[in-house]
Amino acid sequence: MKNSEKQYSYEYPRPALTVDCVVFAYDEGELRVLLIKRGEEPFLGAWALPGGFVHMDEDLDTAAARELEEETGVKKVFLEQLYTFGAVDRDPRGRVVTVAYYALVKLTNYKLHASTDASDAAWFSVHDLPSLAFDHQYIFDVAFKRLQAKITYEPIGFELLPNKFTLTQLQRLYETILEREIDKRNFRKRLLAMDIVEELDEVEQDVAHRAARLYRFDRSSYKRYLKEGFEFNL
Amino acid sequence: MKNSEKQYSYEYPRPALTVDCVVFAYDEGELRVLLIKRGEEPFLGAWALPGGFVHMDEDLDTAAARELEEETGVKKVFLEQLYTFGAVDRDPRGRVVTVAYYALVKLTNYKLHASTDASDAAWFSVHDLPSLAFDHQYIFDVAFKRLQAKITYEPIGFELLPNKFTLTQLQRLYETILEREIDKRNFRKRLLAMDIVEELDEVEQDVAHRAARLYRFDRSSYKRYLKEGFEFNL
DNA sequence: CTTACTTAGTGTATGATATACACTAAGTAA
DNA sequence: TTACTTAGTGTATATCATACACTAAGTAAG
Repeated sequence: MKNSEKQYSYEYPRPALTVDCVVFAYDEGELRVLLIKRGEEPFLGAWALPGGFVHMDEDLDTAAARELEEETGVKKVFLEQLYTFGAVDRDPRGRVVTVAYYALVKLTNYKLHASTDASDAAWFSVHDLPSLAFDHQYIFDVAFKRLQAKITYEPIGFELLPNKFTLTQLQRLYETILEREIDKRNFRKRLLAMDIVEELDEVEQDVAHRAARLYRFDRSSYKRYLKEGFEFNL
Repeated sequence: MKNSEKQYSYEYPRPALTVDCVVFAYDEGELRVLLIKRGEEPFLGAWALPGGFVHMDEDLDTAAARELEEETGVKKVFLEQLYTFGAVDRDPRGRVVTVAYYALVKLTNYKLHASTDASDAAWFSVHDLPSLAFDHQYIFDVAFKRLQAKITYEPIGFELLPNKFTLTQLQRLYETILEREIDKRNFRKRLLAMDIVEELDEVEQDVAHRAARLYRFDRSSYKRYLKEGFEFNL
């Protein structure tokens, strides 16, 4: 039964397979998500996660990266598989299974791009999302929870900041994502104890007060840190 | 481009979509996985994860549960989505994307079943796996790492034990999965501090030494524990 | 019935880590 | 020169993790 089924299943009807991306960016104390406005039915005019069909000759990761670039101009960013959503009725047009990804982008690199290249793309605060097409609100919820969990045990927060950042910026990022305040001295103590950020001989520019020192995430130090059996934890 | 593509993509060729299950069980100090012997090409005679095609009218979770029951007789068990594997060349017959799940079963309930109902199914020690079909070894590796990680922060270990168990059995389970020894007193201290297991008025039977007290995982206490803001941690 | 054997069951002291908390330093702007 | 804003720093205390060893209870064999 099971084996014969397997043999002939290639002629069975197949669900359509898509990828969708929850793209996060951090902008001055706010966490944002990139959405595109739908140009057709169903959900014409509604906002949706960028995404599209998986081609026969590309991996899932490749498909997600391609769709993201085609629809929003965003490329070469942190992109990780989130979960696969396959409820039978999630798309009114028929059976569509979607492999969802989440991406973290440095907004400085894409602020212009998203608004020029794709006039139907826009950044929304995660606390002020419009009504979303399909089950995209649910996908977003899963992505946001994953981000909150993962930022505490993997150094992915750096993906949302410029290469050079101040410790206060990093702390604000954590406070924004985790939605709670963090003690300044304890935060810095824990971060510096890991020895995975490099202190630069530079300070921030154009601020109307004492300028803060800039730091850079040091990926090779992080790998060494992991090898020694420690784990990232903030 | 992107939108028009979406509109017409339903006529594009579609990857086949399957589910595969990594089924774990714990048997007297050994962690085991349930495999089935393939009855056709490719990989005829090789061992593989149980799985099969997703039907058009069933959710992914449903498909995984159905395939598991059809191929191995295992049903109503802990079953959770693991990851979706979609490398272009992972199946020599063509493009097949698989949504992998992992399951945790109480072996006592299925020991007979798997060997009678499906003569091509067998339990293997995770440390002595045969060569697996397709990319199933890789899928297994991902599943095992997930299990190791998740057992420390979610109370899923209980899914692998009988409803009534001794604290030593639970400790051995953790030692087996995490592949390291754990201090007896500290383990019990941490576990009991969470107040999520119920001490029963029963002891184990038919042992040639002092009988250990039996306990039961108390799911409602666990939920209360979570609501109070604590987190499972062993 | 006594002894040997096996596993159950328990507490404490020490070190490590997390937390709570407040002032001085440096720069800009008026 | 003064007011304002943010940067940058240390310590004391509480909490938690770890290391560690003996007595209790039952079975089995002589």
